[in-house]
Amino acid sequence: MDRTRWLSEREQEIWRAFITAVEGLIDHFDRQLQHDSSMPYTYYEILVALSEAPDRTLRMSDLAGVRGFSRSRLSHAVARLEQVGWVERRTCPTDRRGSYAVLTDAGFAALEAAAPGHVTAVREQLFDVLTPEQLAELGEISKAILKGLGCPDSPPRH
Amino acid sequence: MDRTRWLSEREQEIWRAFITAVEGLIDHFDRQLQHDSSMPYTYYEILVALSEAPDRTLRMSDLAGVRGFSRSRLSHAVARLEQVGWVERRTCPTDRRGSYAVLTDAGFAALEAAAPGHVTAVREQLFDVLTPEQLAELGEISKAILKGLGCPDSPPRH
DNA sequence: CTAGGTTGGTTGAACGCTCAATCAGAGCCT
DNA sequence: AGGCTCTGATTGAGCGTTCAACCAACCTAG
Repeated sequence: MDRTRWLSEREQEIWRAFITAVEGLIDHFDRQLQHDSSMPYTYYEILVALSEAPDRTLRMSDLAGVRGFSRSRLSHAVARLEQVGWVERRTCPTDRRGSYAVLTDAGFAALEAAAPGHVTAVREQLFDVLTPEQLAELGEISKAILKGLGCPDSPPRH
Repeated sequence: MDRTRWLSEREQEIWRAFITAVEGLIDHFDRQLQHDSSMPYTYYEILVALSEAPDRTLRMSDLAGVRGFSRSRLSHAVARLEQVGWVERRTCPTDRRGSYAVLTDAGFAALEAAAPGHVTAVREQLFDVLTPEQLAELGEISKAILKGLGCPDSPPRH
């Protein structure tokens, strides 16, 4: 017996449009950043998170938690960012297992240089092609998906 | 002068919810397939495309075009799929540069084995968490994004 | 027919991510 | 104090993707 609830024609159409659009979008943003600023979108996200933190500093695990990265992924990424001089590691004095990641001035400058191009891309490919109603709906849809994934609703800015 | 049209608070909220949800979703589907069927989502897509083609056969470039893969990416992927015996390459008699990718019986079986889990995941994490109105809207939104990316509207099934 | 460009496809190096293994420090519990 | 577990983080191997370089076969203009 086959208990699978297969997708209807209509559902397939929605699914394919969705997944294609989303992969295309991410790909577009990733390429734009890589091409214009020599960083993948992932690293941009890390720089943003650090730039918004007090003292531009975050515990590794907090930084990982903010964007749902695995410890390993973050560790590799920060190693690379350290190598290009955008981030520094500092050991945590109160818990000697812990590490801080600190955004350097060079890192902040790189972020400032990358931001306009990235934001413009996001605006052009996402916000400009949707109506205000669609955008509002997209926000609700995203929150519903996040809830379904077990992520807590994005916390209000402290 | 800074001509960048930055995102408003509200827009940032939507953007972050959207990108987090979407990355979480893709990640979820990818892990599910990798874990339960030992294939990344990309390969699943390739198998699906082949399974729907006449004679389960597609020119490499057509296969790449269908899902917007680069030639290189597809070439590497098919090499891997050939290695595990799910796809075979055949040279094209009329154009000796060309290659056909053919889904093998083993490949079809692997696809059949993987499909229920994948479809179930898609239903649970996407279709089940949205209302019918949201789904309809998501379809429209996706099409608008695709158009913005310069992709032709998904063509009606042949 | 042939030279130059175009097209279909492959290759290899570099890089980012995942997974599993590892390690050291911290927090118990007795 | 000693042992156990848990936690924060790193490491290395393996894999998939990208980019640029490449090779052939096709095509077309002269």
